[in-house]
Amino acid sequence: METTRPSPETIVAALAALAQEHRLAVFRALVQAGPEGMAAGAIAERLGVPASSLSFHLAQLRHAGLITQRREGRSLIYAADYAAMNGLVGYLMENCCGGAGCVDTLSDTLERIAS
Amino acid sequence: METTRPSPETIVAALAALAQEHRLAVFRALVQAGPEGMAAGAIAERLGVPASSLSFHLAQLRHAGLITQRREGRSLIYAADYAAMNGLVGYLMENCCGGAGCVDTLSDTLERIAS
DNA sequence: TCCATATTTCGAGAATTATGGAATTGATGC
DNA sequence: GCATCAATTCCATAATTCTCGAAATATGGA
Repeated sequence: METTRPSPETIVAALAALAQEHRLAVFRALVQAGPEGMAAGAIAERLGVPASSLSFHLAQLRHAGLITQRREGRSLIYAADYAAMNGLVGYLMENCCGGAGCVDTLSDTLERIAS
Repeated sequence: METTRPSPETIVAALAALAQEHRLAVFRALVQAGPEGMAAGAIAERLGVPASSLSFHLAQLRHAGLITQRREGRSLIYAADYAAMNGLVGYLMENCCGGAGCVDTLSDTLERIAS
């Protein structure tokens, strides 16, 4: 049940993947969409990004391991990889959050999400 | 006591700042160093990065609001801005973590940090 | 097989980011 | 004022990333 810890290279790749307006928007949309995911076309329409540009960004997110792809008929369906995201957030909490002080703040945030 | 929520632009800027090998290393070192911070020279030596390159990266981190700068004699001391980092991690937890599933995982992580 | 749909890959140009040596700024002590 | 130390800014170059139209690929139905 224990997942292996992400390396700094993995982390940098994930951060870089999310560090772009369109890609952050794509990822947020996919998280909202849930495990069902969304077809590439639906994402493109929702964000108003040309298909070929979107395809480029989806490839980046996929390469970073943040999203998965499956085919359904003619459509390619993308979905957020929650485990990868948990790995990223976990890394930031452990390595970049400054210990005790952050625990309280982030606990509050988790409570708010849960309720 | 409530801090204002970061906008997506702020988030993208912070992610971009951390999405680089040297800068992630710098930030990690500053988190380890604590509120005291570290002088630019000490960071450069520790990471083995030329002064002018490091200066460039420090400016990026500072511009993204992730670190602070203060002068102490001839040295410029940099320190991690924990509040900014909490803002980033909080945003990711709230917008990019897929709800219930992540709460458990991240709660475990917080417990591990606290102990 | 032929056509329409969904999406990707190709390719070329624009824009941004990273690198590091040399010159510059700011602070300290004599 | 001058020498020294700490760090930044400047500059040119290299490398990477972003954009999007056009062409190519994959799927499903008539």
